[in-house]
Amino acid sequence: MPDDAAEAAKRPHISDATLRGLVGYNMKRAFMAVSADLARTLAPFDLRMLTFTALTLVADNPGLSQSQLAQAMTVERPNLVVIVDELETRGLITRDRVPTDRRTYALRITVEGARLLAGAARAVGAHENLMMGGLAKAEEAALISTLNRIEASGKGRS
Amino acid sequence: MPDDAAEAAKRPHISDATLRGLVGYNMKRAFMAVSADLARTLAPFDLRMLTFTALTLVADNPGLSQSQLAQAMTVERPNLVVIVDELETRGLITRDRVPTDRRTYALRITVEGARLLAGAARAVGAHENLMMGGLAKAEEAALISTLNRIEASGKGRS
DNA sequence: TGGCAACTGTTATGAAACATAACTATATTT
DNA sequence: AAATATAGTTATGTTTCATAACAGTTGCCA
Repeated sequence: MPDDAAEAAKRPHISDATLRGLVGYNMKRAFMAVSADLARTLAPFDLRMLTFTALTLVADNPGLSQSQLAQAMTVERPNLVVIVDELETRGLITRDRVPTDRRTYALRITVEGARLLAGAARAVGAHENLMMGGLAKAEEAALISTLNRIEASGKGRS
Repeated sequence: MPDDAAEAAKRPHISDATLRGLVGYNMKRAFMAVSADLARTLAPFDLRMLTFTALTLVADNPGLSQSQLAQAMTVERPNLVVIVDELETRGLITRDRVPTDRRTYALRITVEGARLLAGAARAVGAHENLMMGGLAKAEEAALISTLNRIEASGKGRS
């Protein structure tokens, strides 16, 4: 079929209609857009998505261990070490020894960490308002509810 | 505050309530679940998410160039080379020279590629039915519509 | 017509996220 | 006390994604 060669030269726009029929493809495309904008939002704070998530979870769950944090973030423990290392080196969290179990560290946010997180959280809120600004309150609630159902569907099939 | 140490020992479950208030966080969690199940679905065909996407786009847009495919997949051209290399080496697609522009390759799916894709697409359909099975038709349509609006919000802010 | 700019595909390289195996230190179980 | 399990760590490798630089080709335009 050398006829396709003609249409290859200047195909106006390629079609992803087949993939658009898959919910997962639309999820990926939307998440990529949100993810890219979130990265730009966090850059001024020297945070990435993972470090922002870790910082928030430490702030909300003072004293949790690295294993607990790793499980909450669905990250393997070895990979969490570098994240915690970075946050501790920057003075945003502390690794405190636990007397009752000297294997574990109790992670806590510092005053400086809380201050940085407050600013970052405000910026992330603004980012969400921009990305989801077109959605009605009810539509956003329905979206989250549907996403949670999908997430639960996957948990049964690990 | 050495009091936190006590609760650190056996915190029953850590809370991600703050993050759950962010749409993006729920999107990531749901997408991770779908993505993991999709990877398991494609494994028997020796395909990953990216190679399945590329194969589908080549099948639907015969003769497209690597640049066009890269743009459609939101992948940088250097990274697409390895994907196309793999598909071509496996005999699933062909790289044909275009006489009118000898810089570009026209990508086309082979008979064997189409046969593999047919099986994979059927499996992906079953995977979608399982993951989205709990959703009503209207709910699924609303989800896709909302996701597309979010995706469009991001495109204005690159 | 000749030369400069732009584009296609490619190589090399590095960063980031994620996974596994193996180790040390401590705790738990038996 | 010995065997087993757990927390954190190190080392290592894979995958995805980004950037710079290059050769070959095309298009522009002066």
